[in-house]
Amino acid sequence: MSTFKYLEKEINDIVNKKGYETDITLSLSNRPDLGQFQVNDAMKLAKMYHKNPVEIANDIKSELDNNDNFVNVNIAGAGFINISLSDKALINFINNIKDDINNNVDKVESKTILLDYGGANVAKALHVGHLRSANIGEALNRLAKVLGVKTISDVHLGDFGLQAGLVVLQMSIMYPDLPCFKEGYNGEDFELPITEEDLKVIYPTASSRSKEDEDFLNEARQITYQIQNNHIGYSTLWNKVSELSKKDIKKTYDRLNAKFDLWEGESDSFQYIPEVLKILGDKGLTYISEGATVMDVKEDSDDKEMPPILLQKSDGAYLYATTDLATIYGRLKRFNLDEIWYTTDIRQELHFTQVFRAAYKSGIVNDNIKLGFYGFGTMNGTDGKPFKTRTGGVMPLDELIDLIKVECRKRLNENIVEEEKREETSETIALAALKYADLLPFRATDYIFDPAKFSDLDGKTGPYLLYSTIRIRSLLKKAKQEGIDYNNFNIINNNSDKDVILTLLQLPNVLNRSYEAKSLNEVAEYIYKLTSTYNKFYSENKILTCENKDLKESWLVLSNIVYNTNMMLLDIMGINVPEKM
RNA sequence: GAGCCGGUAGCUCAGCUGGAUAGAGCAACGCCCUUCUAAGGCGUCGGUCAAGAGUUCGAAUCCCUUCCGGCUCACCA
Repeated sequence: MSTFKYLEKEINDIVNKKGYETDITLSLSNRPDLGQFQVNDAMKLAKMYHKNPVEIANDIKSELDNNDNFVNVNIAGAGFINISLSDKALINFINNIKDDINNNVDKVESKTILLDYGGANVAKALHVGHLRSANIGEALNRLAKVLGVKTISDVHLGDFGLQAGLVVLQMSIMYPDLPCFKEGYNGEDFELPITEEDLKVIYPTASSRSKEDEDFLNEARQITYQIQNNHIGYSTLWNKVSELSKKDIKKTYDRLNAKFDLWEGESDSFQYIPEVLKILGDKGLTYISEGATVMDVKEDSDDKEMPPILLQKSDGAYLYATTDLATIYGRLKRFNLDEIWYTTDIRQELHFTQVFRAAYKSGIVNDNIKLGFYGFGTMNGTDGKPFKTRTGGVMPLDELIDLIKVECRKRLNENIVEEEKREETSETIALAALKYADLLPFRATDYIFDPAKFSDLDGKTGPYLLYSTIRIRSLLKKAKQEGIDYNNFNIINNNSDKDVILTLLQLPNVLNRSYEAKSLNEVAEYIYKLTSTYNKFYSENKILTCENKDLKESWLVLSNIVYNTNMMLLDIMGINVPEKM
């Protein structure tokens, strides 16, 4: 248990002992002039027990006064209890986490969660619309692991939709002589005549033609249906295209530091679709409407409209609801899961509501398994209009990264970074700038995509965090070189080191709240706060030249904890740290 | 028409399970490098929390109404 949680529990025990049944909350004070922390529950208790809040507060205070973890307990205003921690308590806290910062983390209930994020479309380049899914999903994955959750991540590629038909059709026009287009083709191997670069042209070409040429579109639909039903020539070609495309997609995800345990896609659910449709049909849940197979997911408690879920088109082809449902079915068949989390654009919320309802209603998912949709805000352009993901002409993700990289390269201190490291360092800093800027806003709020935003390298940015963290590392290294050992924390000297300690105390709450909210913004905010608090301390105190040996040792212990904490938080956000910058 | 999300400093955004004096970064203006990496530190300026009404000891936060913006609502994903 973290020190903060322990202290909160101690106060809670006191309150309970006084006869008040409640769970109090210890929080950082809004009035630092009155105390470090505050408890605001006396007012609530006053209502519950019909007593004077100040009396209750004083009653609690009398016990807190006898506890040597707390000092300067005072009551203010309507019954605010202000509490500060004794230096002894703070020193114990630091010594408790100095060898293992996991002692400053409160694990959550252990379970297994599958995270579905990424969602890149095969045969299309990753573009800026894919940024948030990768960043947020990966960070949630890493956060969950730090908190003791077992996770499985799946990129869930879009490889089963109309784009398959479009690409295959386009290729049949460009390369009509490919064996897979010949009659009597029976699956023999052949060489794909295109490269990853060609692929980036083929889909947009076909996509824009399909918008003007209805026959073309219908033919693509027909081919899509045939691929879904294992037409040997088309399927073989599409699989080859998928493999080629995956290699390209993986490169970009690698740059973003998004690592997936599973590289599956919609098409991997194909094998389960007949089974799923049979289950639904046997239970009498599906029916034909306007030629399509649909299922009602409206519930009696609904007082709003809830459209039925569409499972099979009138032409026989399946839809994303079908593959999503079959994917859930397949996942639960193979893994023992407690939860499945989806991280996509929030505009897909209705779709997932429908899929989840269908899953529960049909018994494909038991009630004790939680399906969670954690959408992120829509990516808008600087004009405020939503970013269209399927119209082509949008900025590829790689291009965006390169753009930021150029800015980072310009600012690189060439006296510090060796020439052969400059390329790699610029890349690492650029990714930090991009990822941090992306994780900083609350998950669900809409998002204005502006390349200039990511090229901002001053202030509350990824580069600031990297720079500061590296500077601490450099300090610690220098201490080692000078043969200075630091093992114990003994002295709190002034407000600037105390502020660092008080900030460290808050870490476990930040992690748990972020986990609850499925948003990294609080972690991002917190690492900035910790870093800037430390930087103030750093600028005010010359650590290595400090003449008081105990103080120097204490300061180095503290610096080491901040360094390790920063490294942990950066890792949660999927941000790598260069050697020097 | 129905539903969802949003409107907080010039800009970008936190804060929203009700708590004391609403925060951060950027931008603007000043100050601090012979000394552990100045991509740093310190300071100043900046607000009728869209509007109105309500709930109560207390509202940016909860309820209602209105205005403004965005999104979604069966054969794309």
